[in-house]
Order: sequence, then structure tokens, then C-alpha cells
Amino acid sequence: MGRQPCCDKVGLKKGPWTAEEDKKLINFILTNGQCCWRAVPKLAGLLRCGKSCRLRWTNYLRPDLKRGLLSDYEEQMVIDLHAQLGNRWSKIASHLPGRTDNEIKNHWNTHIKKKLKKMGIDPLTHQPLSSTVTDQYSHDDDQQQPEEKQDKTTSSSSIHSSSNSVTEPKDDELAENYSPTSTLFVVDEDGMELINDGFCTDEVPLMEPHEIINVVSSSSDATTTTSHSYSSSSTSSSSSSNNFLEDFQFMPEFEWPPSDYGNNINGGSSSSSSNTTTSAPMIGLWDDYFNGWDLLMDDVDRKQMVDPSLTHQDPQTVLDQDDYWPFDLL
DNA sequence: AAGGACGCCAACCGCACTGTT
DNA sequence: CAACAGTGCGGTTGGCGTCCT
Repeated sequence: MGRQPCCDKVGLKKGPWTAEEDKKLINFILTNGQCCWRAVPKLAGLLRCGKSCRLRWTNYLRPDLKRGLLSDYEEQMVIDLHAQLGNRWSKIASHLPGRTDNEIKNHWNTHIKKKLKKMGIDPLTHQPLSSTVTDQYSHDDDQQQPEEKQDKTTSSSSIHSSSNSVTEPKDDELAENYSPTSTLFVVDEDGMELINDGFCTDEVPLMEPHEIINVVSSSSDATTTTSHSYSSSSTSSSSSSNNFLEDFQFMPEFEWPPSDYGNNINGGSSSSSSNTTTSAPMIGLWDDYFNGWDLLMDDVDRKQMVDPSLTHQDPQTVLDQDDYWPFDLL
């Protein structure tokens, strides 16, 4: 028995989102919060399926998303986490506030994979490519190895031998025990020291001041903050930050969508814009929604006045509450 | 200048998982 | 317990921009 499609696709629009559609979606979510994605397009007046709306929101429209290329530091984190977690992008993304699984997955496939291969590191196993391994796969770099097609029901990490014991630690353990660099020094062909997964020591990313600030600001308890508090907050699509308001207000690298956003939404803008890792906050489409956020915040404040238990709740939490949803479930 | 090749990434597809009835 | 709905997740693709010849 086949699974029914997530939505009736007849008459639904596909392909790139237009600015108008984005506005509708943002406007709707600002007004009503995230709930029942299946109902969203209908209520928001969009000819999209709910799944598409959810994806657009989580991967592109969420205000807490960072844009631009991953920093060296983030890239190193991705490599380390990939060594432990495999292709579980959402798990990896949960350690990188403001980054989405899709973004990380794309970055991995387009940048990191090549980088590692160039360094003689097998991006699958995170081990130095031996001659036999190289021979085995060199004829087709992108051809998936048999092991790469992993049974999703079983762990993927058996092939990631860097820290893999026979018994795989649970994800939570991995997350808690994650440390960015398990020191492994190798000397590459240029005589440069490679550290851990092949990063040249020259490239070992330093924690930038704004990142430190972010760690502090995103931690609910500054006294427990360390420079490696990767798990201090998560803004992944599957989880919401417990300190959304704080993150939202203080996260220094928070970046609004670019002001030329409307001209670039149909793809292709990335290569030019993404070359700048950070820039001054840019207000674009979201300009129109500052008022919306204000209203949202006001609404949260109002709720807090009524219900003190909401004092430290972030808007997302509030929005996620069933009683916030102003519509009857369809 | 033209056009083919390549790189990049937003979006789609379909399966898996979880909760509900 | 089975059927179903809703959502999450990872793999793949389409199309645009840039590079190269």
C-alpha cells in the first residue's frame, strides 16, 4: 500500500519561491505562529503544499538563520561532528546555531568533501586515504560506495572510524561528549601539519570574539559557559532555542536577509553573496516585518502579563503552544 | 562575444518515524 | 494493533550564475 502524497499536488505551485509568496508565508507565521503546516498554505493563501512551506521557512525565512559561507570554525565543527555522526545533517545542524541541515549538507557536498579529498582524507571515514582506498574509489569520486548507502535503520557511524568503537554511542552522548578536535597530527605532502581531520594547523580556526559573545549570550547560565559550549543553544529546524529572544537580540552574527533579497530569491545569488562570510546586518524583506515582530513581541509581553509562567519563554515556544493557534484544526 | 562546462544551492522527492484514533 | 496523519530527514535534481575556452 503506497503512502498518500503529503498533499494534493494538483494546482500547486512548485519551484522557486517568489517574494510575494515569502511575504505571505512570513506574514502568516508572524501572525499565527508555526502550527499544522498542512493548513498553512490554505490559510496563508499560498498555492504550495505544507511541506514546501515548512521547508521554505526552516531553510530560508526563519529570522534566526545565519547566511553566508560557514566560517572555518563552523566548518571544522561540521567535519568533527560528521566524523561522529555521519550524514545525520540535522544532528550536525543542531550544534551550529543559525545553520540548517540543508545548508550544512550542501556545504559538505560542495566544499568540505573536496577539501578533505584534496588533503588526502576520505570524507566518508575521515581517515587518510590509503593507496588501496584511493585506487578503489578514484575512478569515480562521486560514486557512492556500497557502505555509503547505509541502512537508515542501523547506524551509519560504523564506517566512521575516527572515534568509532564497536558499540556506537548514542547521539546524545556524542553531542555531550563532543569536543572539536581530537588531536591527530599528520604531515601532508607540503610538509604542513595537519590537525585532526586534515586541517592544516595554519587553518585551525580561532574562535572569533563575536562567537565568544554568542556563546555567552546564548547560554542561559554564563557561569557554565566554556569556549566549547557548542550545545548551548540550538536553532535547528527540529529544535528551537530556549533563548530565542536573547539570541535574536544579541547574537552578533545574526544577519538579516540581504537587502537585495527580492532580486536574488530565485537562486544563483549565492555564489556572489556568500563569498562574504559576514557583513553588517542587512535588512531586506524583513523590513516589512519589523512591525510584525514588534507585534509578536508585544503579544508575547501581553501573554506574559497574563501568564507569568511565560516570562522566560521565547516566542517560538509561545507560538508552538496549542492554545496560541487561532484557527480550528482542519 | 558566444556558448559549453562546471559549481552551487534552493527546492523537491520519498522514505522513516512518531503520535493519534 | 492497524491505519492514518503529520512531520522530520537525507538524497537528489533543476536551474541560475560564473568560469573557461
